[in-house]
Amino acid sequence: MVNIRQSDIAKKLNISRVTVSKALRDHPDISLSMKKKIIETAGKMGYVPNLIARQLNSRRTFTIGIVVPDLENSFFSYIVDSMIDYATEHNYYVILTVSREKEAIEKQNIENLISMRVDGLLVCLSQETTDEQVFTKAGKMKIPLVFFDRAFESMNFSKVLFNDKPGAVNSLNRIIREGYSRIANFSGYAKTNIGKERLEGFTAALKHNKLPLRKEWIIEGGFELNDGYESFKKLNSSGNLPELIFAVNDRVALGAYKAAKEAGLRIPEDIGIFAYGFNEITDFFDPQLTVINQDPRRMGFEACKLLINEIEKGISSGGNKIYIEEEFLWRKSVNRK
Amino acid sequence: MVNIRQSDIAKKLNISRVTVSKALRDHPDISLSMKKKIIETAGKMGYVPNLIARQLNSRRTFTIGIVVPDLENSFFSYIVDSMIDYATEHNYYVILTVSREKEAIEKQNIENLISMRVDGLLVCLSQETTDEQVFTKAGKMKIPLVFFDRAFESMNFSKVLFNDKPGAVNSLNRIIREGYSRIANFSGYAKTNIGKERLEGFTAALKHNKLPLRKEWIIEGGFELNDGYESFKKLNSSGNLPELIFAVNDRVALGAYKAAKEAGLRIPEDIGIFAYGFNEITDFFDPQLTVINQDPRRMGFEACKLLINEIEKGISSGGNKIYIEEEFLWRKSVNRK
DNA sequence: ATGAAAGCGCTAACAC
DNA sequence: GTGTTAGCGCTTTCAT
Repeated sequence: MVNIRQSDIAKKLNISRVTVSKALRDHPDISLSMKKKIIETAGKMGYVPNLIARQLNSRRTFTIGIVVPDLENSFFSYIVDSMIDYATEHNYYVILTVSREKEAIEKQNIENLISMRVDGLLVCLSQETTDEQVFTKAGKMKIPLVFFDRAFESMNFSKVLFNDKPGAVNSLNRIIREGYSRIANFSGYAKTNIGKERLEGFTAALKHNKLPLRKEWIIEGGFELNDGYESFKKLNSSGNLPELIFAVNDRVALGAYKAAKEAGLRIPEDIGIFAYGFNEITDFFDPQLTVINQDPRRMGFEACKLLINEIEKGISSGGNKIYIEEEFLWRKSVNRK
Repeated sequence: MVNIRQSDIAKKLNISRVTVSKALRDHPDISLSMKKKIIETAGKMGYVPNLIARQLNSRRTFTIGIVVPDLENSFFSYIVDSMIDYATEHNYYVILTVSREKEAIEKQNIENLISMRVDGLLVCLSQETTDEQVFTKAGKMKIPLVFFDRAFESMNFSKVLFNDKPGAVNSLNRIIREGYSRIANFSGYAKTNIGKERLEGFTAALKHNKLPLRKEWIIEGGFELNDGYESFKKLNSSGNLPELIFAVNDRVALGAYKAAKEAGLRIPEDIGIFAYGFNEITDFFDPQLTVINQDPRRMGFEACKLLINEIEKGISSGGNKIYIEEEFLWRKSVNRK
């Protein structure tokens, strides 16, 4: 037989299905000898519990839904990896969906996950998301949800974030104290939360150190390799190079590396580069990238921990806010003076 | 109310739950006006279908279980990404599990996924897996399963693989034809299928070109960055450097890059390096890595396509075998003579 | 066109 | 200690 049910075992042993159910869950009602007999024949018959049925009447799926914008970005794949780690250890399944930075797909994903009756949701918003509606709905349905990396600040769900602005200010203070003053910023899209925060950190740090803010050295672009590449070319062709480039993330920095090398410039001798990033990746850049280090594994871990905690305590929107510390790592891509 | 059921809608409209069920699924039985009314009130009441219930009585979950050894390896995260892509497009959910290259965890994952009644499984074996038992069980239960990248050759499940040995032979033929003869091999663990295949490709190519096989130039190690780093140090300290290094994968190659640069050697002038890899990653190595290119997106796509096809045709072990073509890409890390 | 009956596989509550 | 009853939310016959 292909699919054995508890009732099949019961029939074979001439007992009630309830006895079987209890025995298999090691319920104290059932005698040891009975349990032994049942478990044995269950094994022989190739019984496999049907979790769907169990989920239906317990109204719990032990499943967490994750929504990430992009899995090819190793920042996110590290986050997901650590979430799966934590979830598995606590006996939860993970259903993974990818929004491709599209609001419409993200919305669809979340609705699907809700229909699947996940016990909770871990969401990193897409870059274009502006509509809170699906999230309001999740809130109404009392589904625990935790935002990570990108969040609706105004909503009452728990959030796990990096504290970008102070991270930038602290790092830039150190760099400026070392004697640098001519610094350009490859700032990504200033419309996005992250681009905005990071750019504000940059301008705040200049201000704090009484350095002039040069408009021509704030170069907007995207968040990908090619954006860093193009931004560098633009900067270089202006004929007015700074001492350092501060990039919005490690991919933009790597694009800048490529363009700089093609232009025959040496890093860090001719131009220094530093960025937000993740040292497990950026330590393999050539030269090693000086980074404001953001640990995705910590972020995934904390977000998942928070979520499972809320699930098990029956809290649907905890309103907690956790900041993951950023650490400035001075590597090879910026000279010490 | 938090959780509206079809029966709640029925009660409100004073009709039968069956009518509601049919209307919501756009069944032709129901009149247009009725449908409209039902869908409208369903929307107003905030009805969300319960897929668990539907799954229970249809005995289909529209869910695929994936087992990968490691998600921090971008090769696998690209594969998973493309699988999710394909699955989502065909209205399947994806439950993702990670084995961390441990046979015991892999086994547990698969058993859990079977209990979750996934419609099919996509599995890349861990490096240490030797026991076929769980897979035999999946086969007995008629659960469609497709292996990707690493498979039990002897089992009758479908497989999607790279054809490593001919890939190595062809690539090495080209390189040797260019005039190279002194080539070392960083071969990974020769015990694993992949290490074995690739090493065989190397030795076969040397033989075919009548070049001697030097034991001291076959350096076993692992498959990670650090293994390439250590292997290079070992090779370099022998005082007998080859012209080229052929690495078992891109991470090992990158580790070798690092050690070579630390030793003051230039790539490719002093030593050339090439490897199996994935050009979207390796094109950002410095210098760009010459690779036997393996496209993970293609692999993920083909495996998922095969699986969903088997699911929908009711085939449990299709026995198909698909090879993903490898393409030799001559980049900067090996000089043309 | 609409609805009543029965069941998917399992479990909680309550009897015996 | 074991069994009976009832129900999780939905859908598939089969009547009306």
